[in-house]
Amino acid sequence: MSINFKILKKSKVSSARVGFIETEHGVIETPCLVPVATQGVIKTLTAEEVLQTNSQILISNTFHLHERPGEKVLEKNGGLHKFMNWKKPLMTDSGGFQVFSLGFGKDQKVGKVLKNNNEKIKQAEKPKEIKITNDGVFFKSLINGSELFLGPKESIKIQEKIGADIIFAFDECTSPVANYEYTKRSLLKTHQWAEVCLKTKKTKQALYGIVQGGKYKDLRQESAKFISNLNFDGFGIGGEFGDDKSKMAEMLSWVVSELPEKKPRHLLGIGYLDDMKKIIKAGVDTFDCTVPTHYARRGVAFTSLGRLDLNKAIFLKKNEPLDKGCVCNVCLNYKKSYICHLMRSREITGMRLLTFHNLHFFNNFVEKIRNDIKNGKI
RNA sequence: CGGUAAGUUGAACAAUUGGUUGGUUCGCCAGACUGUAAAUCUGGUCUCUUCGGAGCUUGGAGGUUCGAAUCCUUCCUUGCCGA
Repeated sequence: MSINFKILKKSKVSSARVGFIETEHGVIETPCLVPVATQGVIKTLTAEEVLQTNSQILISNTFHLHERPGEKVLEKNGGLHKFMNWKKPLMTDSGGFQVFSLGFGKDQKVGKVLKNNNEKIKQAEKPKEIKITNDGVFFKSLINGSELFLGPKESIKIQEKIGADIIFAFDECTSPVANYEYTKRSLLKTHQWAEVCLKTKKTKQALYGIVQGGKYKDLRQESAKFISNLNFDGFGIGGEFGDDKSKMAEMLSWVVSELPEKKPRHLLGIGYLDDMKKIIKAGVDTFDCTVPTHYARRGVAFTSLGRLDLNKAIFLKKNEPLDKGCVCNVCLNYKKSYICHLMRSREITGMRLLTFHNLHFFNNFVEKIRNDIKNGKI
């Protein structure tokens, strides 16, 4: 195993734990946010800048890197670390999320967390633009529309060439509107694929299996048991987390209680600030989320006083940093009025400054949670 | 002073040369976004409204007509040409 997970302290008041994951590219303190670098870049920032946001590990994407530039290019460049000049640990997602986002997610115009008011959407049998078979998924290239097949074998072989420290099994991320029957059938495939992934992998990269099962307790538990009985180095928890966010912690507890304590748990794609304490208390060690970077490019800053939409004209009058308590380079050197001006002028630097601040803020937020666990507060 | 072209909106343009437009784009305002098809998408943007609708609009005034942003008269404003 090329990673080494150590738990330093377990909370007495929740399932939270503090620890670290050792990898060839350094140590990650957990719990830890994993910023999303889909295309081998945190959009708008250089690797050096990302380092200054106190980010410890990034996650990139197999589907997108396979499409462009292609894993051969990465292989010839000595792997993704060297390619993107990121010297710290990396993860790659398997492409399993694209089975959802380019499939039912696109058809039904839903995200992986459903809002209460969207419940009417009916689950279709098959997604329109991709074809899911027992061996894998036929995608349509986002670049030229040509057919593109990705299954467990393909995903692992590509991830080996990309060369991240931690890689994920190829799964089907199910839609939040998926019914029981669909979710159960899908789960069977995800489980079969998990075994194929383990057999395929030849490198010493750490491979995480992914638990699915949607909103259904028995399926979640069945999945957690099945996946944890396989020889994975850690576990991803994927898919949806309830029609209603309030159930998230409960749903996580179904899964976590079935997972071995000594292996790391990664929650896939969850991480609003409001969610963080909940998921960490439920026993999650790492989690990735596009929110800090994605919202930044839309003009939203996360601060200790809540979200600020820097597109709004009122901020032209605010001659103060985004967050008075923040010590990031952006808050030390730039004012809301300037960032607002940049956003309204469509200047890319506005997005850069917000991306930097948000990542710094999120990482700082998680660091405080780590300290709270160490101090017995959480 | 004479000639000529034009005047719609927050801005720039449109509307079968008489057929009943509030149309497009931008701007502005408001939402949305959780393993990134995402520097994106959706909605609003004349007035009033009990959200079902109702009313009023094409520089001003008048006219022709069943009907005018479109045609006519006149005034105002602006651009261009000429003294």
